[in-house]
Amino acid sequence: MDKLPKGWENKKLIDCIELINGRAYKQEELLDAGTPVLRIQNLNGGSNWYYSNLELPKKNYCYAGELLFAWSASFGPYIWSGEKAIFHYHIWKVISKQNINEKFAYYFLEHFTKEVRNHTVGVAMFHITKSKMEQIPIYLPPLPEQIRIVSKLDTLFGRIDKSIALLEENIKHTNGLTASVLEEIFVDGKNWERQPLNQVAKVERGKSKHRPRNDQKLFGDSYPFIQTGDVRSANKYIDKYEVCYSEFGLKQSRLWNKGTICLTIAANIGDVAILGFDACFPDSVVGITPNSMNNEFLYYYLKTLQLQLDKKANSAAQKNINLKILSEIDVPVPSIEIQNSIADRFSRLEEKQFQILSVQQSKLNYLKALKSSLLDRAFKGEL
DNA sequence: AGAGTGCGAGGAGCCATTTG
DNA sequence: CAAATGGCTCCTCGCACTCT
Repeated sequence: MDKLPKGWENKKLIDCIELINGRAYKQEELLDAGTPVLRIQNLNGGSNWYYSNLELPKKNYCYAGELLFAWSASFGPYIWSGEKAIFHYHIWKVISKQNINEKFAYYFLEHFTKEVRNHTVGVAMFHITKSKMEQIPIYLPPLPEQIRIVSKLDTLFGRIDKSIALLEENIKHTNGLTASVLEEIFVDGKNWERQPLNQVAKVERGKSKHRPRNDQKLFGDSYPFIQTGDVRSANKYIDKYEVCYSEFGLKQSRLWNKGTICLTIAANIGDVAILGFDACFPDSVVGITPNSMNNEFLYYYLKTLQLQLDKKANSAAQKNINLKILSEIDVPVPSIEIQNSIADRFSRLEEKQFQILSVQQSKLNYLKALKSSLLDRAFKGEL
């Protein structure tokens, strides 16, 4: 900053806060009962607690309302809201000195967290050291101004957080929207003729015979190889792949045509997507090729099936689907004109959904950026 | 349908070195 | 000399399959 606002002082963190490191426990000191030992994972919402029966100096305990900062692996300030606890190593208790408001310190640390990685040490595991932390510069306004800034941030963040929660709710809703429209379409189509899936389409399992599965001979750069995860993460069309089979790989597998409907029957049960290119896949994926049906219409119907499977899975012990069950599923077969029009209308609806989602997502990103820039401005004295 | 596997990221243990 | 600190190494956990 070129020029400090009037009354603000150029300080370092060491001038306004004191950092007290937590106690490092040995495994055998951690028990099932006693005073809770607060570790970083507990600050992040983890429910796996350790306890201790050691009598420790007063400084090792923290109480509700006190400010903590995680300085290893994951970083950030927390206002502790639980009962009396012993805070573990890799957590500092932050004690505010006379010249800083505690909530102001909290907001500053939140602001600082986004650039903390510029100050860390370590190769695999990142830490910020106490000595580095203490040298972090802070522009410190007089106390009344700090209190004004804090109350302004409290108000603004309160509103923004409300909007963020609302948007996240909306995004969830939008995600479910097309699914419920789909369900309606196929419920309304009750009077359509129905035929078993293996009558209207070829239903065949993928192939990958060779063992071990990770044999280097199998791989090369010729034939895309799709796994269940690729089907799950696809957005209607599978348009990217991680791995390719070699000629040898192809020989023990099978190449499916672009446009084949892929349905997963292992691990992620019932995920559906359409191949965007010729590819191989293992037998945890079933390839479905309609005889004369509209490919997208069948795809959409199979998508509703996934919802049904998910619903059943909630009450039953575990999802279960095999080739036989799948082959015998009744598929609604309206006239080809109706199929075409539904597939056409629905894919336009889906496109609309993608658009809405991307607008909502960018609003969400905007709000998060807004919070960050508000903090920026607050600590430059521009709020 | 449950057990097993591989993997990567996050999290904790621990000890040599530094500090007071 | 004890306590605090820095930071390297190893462990754990959860996910996403994968096997039996």
